[in-house]
Amino acid sequence: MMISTRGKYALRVMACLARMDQEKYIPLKEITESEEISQKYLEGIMGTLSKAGLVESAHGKGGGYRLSRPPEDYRIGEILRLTEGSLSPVSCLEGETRPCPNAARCSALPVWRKLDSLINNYLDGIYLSDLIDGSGGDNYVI
Amino acid sequence: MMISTRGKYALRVMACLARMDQEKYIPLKEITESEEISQKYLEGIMGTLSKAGLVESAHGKGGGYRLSRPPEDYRIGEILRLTEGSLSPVSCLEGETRPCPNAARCSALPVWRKLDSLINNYLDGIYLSDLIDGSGGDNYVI
DNA sequence: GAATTGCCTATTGACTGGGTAGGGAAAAGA
DNA sequence: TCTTTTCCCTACCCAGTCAATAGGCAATTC
Repeated sequence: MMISTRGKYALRVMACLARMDQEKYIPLKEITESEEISQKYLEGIMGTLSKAGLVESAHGKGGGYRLSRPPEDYRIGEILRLTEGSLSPVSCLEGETRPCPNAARCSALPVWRKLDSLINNYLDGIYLSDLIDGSGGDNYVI
Repeated sequence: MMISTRGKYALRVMACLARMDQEKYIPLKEITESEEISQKYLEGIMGTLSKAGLVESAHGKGGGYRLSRPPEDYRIGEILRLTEGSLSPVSCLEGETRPCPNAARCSALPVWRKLDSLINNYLDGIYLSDLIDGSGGDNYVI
């Protein structure tokens, strides 16, 4: 398994924000109540999203989070890579700055590389907006 | 990360066996010496491969393991699914007998399903024989 | 200055991954 | 029959990760 609840929660929050008024800041409390996600846990994930600029935040009353771009400008690959750290199917590809010492003679490496780009390209071809419009109104979860 | 050393070791052993005399039984000791894998750890993996019929085993002197089919008849997806337990990118797809309670209204589920079949189809399109012939003689590792 | 909200740093408990330890059972050869 | 070789089985260990919790600080609004 490659995508944990962390990434799935991130998608849910982003989809949730995408369904709401894009101007207003939405407090986390409001989201966790309807989505049944641990608020404290989600706070950590929001920190990641916020630091990377995927959402904007505001303190105090009337504060909360909102998307910083329109939903059709988020690739879900981007959201998942950020929150999961990596979407690589094998650890060999994770720190490609200092690769596996056997890389030069590894006959499986090309397979992992191809698989990796297959996964990333697929997830980069799907946009946040694809998760919210589509077939089913606004009673959708992730 | 979805494919751990367990699956990679399995591929290495299978590739190693594929490069040797298909009739003779090869003792694990011989493999772990050249591949630098913990013998005790590998024993557990071989048990899985043997029980599933991917390799045949023989006790005693002159014993060891050998492939039970020609290398071009093993899909690497088969080897990896067996040793890793599952290649699902998300836990939602792992026990599909009793699926996630939100499955019916999950807008991401179709995405996971598609991703899952993408991964499995790709790995099922590559055969053990593809890892050993190809470009580089027999000094290849995984 | 009180209330609201985001942020930051532990800490926990369960689980998993990789590996170790020790010994038992089967087969072959002397 | 006895020893050696090999596979097999069960249990254990240690480090790391995942999901969640706890507590409190900082910023903003009213």
